Amino acid sequence: MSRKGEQSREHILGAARELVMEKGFAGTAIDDILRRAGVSKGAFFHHFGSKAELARELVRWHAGQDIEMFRTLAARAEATHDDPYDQLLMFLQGFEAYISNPEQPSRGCMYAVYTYENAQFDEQVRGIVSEVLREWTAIYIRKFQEVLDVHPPRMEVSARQLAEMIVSIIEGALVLQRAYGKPDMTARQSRHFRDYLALLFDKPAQASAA
Amino acid sequence: MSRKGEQSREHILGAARELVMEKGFAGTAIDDILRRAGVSKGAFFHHFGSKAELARELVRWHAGQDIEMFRTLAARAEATHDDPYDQLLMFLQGFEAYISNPEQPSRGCMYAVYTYENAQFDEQVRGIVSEVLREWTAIYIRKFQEVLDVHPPRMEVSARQLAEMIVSIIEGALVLQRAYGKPDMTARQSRHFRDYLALLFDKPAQASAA
DNA sequence: CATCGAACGTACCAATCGGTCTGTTTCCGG
DNA sequence: CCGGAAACAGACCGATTGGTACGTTCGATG
Repeated sequence: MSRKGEQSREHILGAARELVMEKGFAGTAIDDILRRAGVSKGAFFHHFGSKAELARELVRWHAGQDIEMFRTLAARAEATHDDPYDQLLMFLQGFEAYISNPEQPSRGCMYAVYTYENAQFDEQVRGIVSEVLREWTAIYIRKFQEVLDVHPPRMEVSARQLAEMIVSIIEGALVLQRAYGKPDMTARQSRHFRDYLALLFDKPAQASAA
Repeated sequence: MSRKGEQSREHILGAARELVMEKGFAGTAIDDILRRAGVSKGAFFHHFGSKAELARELVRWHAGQDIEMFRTLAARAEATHDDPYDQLLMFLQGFEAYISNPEQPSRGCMYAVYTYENAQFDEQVRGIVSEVLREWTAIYIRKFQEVLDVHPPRMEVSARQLAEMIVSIIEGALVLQRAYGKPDMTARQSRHFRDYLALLFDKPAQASAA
């Protein structure tokens, strides 16, 4: 088995992840990645045919990570609660824990990086990015629809509106978190959104939970 | 008067604005800017000492624009309404019109670009970015505090929470707007936030306005 | 009209960029 | 223990990069 090879590949992807999150994609030179990963240029181009391919693999890696996180949190929430509203709350709490606690400092959203460097990437990469974001929204839409089917909201809202709102809030909070170094911004914004939901669906405050 | 000179400078800044918003800062070569602006390299380095200085001037330009927009909208809102709540709503509506209608397609937030390419810039640039964002938040905090002083909210919220939420929403909506090409995303998110405020402060829906 | 500095235009430069080439090492099945 | 492929290492390359040097044009002022 290519144990060592796989390891190098991971090192490269890891270093690239960090550096792209620090300096952007175009701002990150391959040599930077080599230095941080401790591998040679030969190793890099053995695993990735070009910088563009690295971009694709990077975004695929993130997409995979996020899908897994979503699935895990959703499964846990659905196993614990029957009411879709409670499931949603638990899901959001799980997300807050994920984004706050386990400190690998994921100091931003890679899709936002890619989005703001749009013209650097080929159609394939742009497709993946927009698809992941759409998928997030779609998942939220389904869940919010379930909630709306059971709980009458205090004002007229669509599942799409709510879904796009939470995704926007998270994306924006990640920008602010970075821009003025408040590491808890994202979790706080998520919490505030939960408060909004409590108001919207006329639920008790239900302060903290585990 | 340096009429012609000032004009070249503006062309350079304009082209840089567009290109940086398309490809990011590191991804934009000075030669790209020259081509789009239709000026020579000599002209560029006459007006800007370096690419880093262009970065500073660019962010200063945006800061100036935004301050002006904020002031204009705020003044109009305060001249029209006495109640801080009504002022806030009108301000947000004004923002929605600004971001939607007058089509110079400002397809994103320059501060987010800078934020996600952080390590490219010197302390000065980073300082300006975080200060502008802080200032936005501060303005909203003051206004929300005025609202909270007059109108009791249906649940416990701080002016800071609400202020950070609207800024997050706008920032995030700009990301999404770009990522999957929905040009009305930002205005829609702002509108939804206004709905939230209506619910929070127990105000009638007040559907549309002018 | 002379002059001087602002406002260029353009050839050029060293450094860095993404990428290639040619080896060498490492690993693993037979 | 052998052979071949995978996994490197590192010198090298042309293009591009940010930046400079230096000459020219232009517009106001005396």
